[in-house]
Amino acid sequence: MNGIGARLHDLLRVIRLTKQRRSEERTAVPGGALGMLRIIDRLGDGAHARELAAQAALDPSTVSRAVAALVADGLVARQPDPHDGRATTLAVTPAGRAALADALDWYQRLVDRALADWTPDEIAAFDRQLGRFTEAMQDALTTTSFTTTGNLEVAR
Amino acid sequence: MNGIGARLHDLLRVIRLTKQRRSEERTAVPGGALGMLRIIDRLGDGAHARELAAQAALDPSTVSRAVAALVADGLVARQPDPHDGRATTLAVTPAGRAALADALDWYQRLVDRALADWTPDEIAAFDRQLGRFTEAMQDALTTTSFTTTGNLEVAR
DNA sequence: CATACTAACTGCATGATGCAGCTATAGGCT
DNA sequence: AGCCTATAGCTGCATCATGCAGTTAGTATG
Repeated sequence: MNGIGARLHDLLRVIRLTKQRRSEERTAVPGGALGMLRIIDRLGDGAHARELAAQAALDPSTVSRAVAALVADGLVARQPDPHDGRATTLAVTPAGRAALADALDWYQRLVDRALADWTPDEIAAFDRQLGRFTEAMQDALTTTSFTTTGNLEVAR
Repeated sequence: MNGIGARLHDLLRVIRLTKQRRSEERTAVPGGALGMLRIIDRLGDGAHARELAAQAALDPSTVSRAVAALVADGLVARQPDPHDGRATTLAVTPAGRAALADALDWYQRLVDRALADWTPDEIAAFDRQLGRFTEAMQDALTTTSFTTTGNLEVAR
């Protein structure tokens, strides 16, 4: 039987609990918008909303609302794109950077506590495995088509 | 910086996509109820809803609704508990077992495809580390208290 | 210029979740 | 027995994340 599937199920449970814990404790950025903030920060100033949608694999409407919330909270600044009248460019504000650092720090400390008795090698190995697995799943998702009978089929 | 946090973020994205893929393709058990079904199955016949809530770390109301959906779909049978007039016992029906097997199989195949070029040792190691990490996170969550200033503190 | 495309937003729906409140039963204590 | 508290489960209401469809405005291509 699939151990990995069950493991992921359990992992999702603790992740849900973790997010709940955080949202209880802090007047934080709304959960979904935090990931968005992280991506905007990673993309650097001048990012477009559509790039966010692509990066996060989310619907543009979801991105639009999340960005609107971030802008309302003063964490992200929206500027009209000088080269494209339809688009706006996004930039993380100093307040946004602080909020992001704060949030990441919160998670960081929790993970650090969880991994307190792991060796650096174990942590590095797990990090690698996790990344490799995610990539593998992504590939499997994109290269696999799904028939109407519910069977999986490799795309050719 | 926290590699693990970013990895988890990415992992959550592909998991979301995976669930979407599945719900597109199949007239399946509603997502949240699938996990419930799995737990009912694991607990064996005669399980109580409150045990589900405890196992899944979900609110009893959430469990109640999910179970109601499963019963409506004929995947779970509800019987009054002979020893406790307030409670009902739950049992997975043959149809429920089939639906569960079907769903698990779907995920299994996808994961198998993703891990196609992993060695058995690598898979086993990842499985182990994943379980260990989840447990560690759970411990960190339960043994850590949270102050109003947002700092983490180890419970004593 | 006219048509097709694209960036972003908004309206509406869905699903998962929690909290508060309700009902009925159980258990303990006097 | 009679009462008070705890518990099992359900339902109403709210929130959040998300998607799809439709709209508006600007771009690009013939």
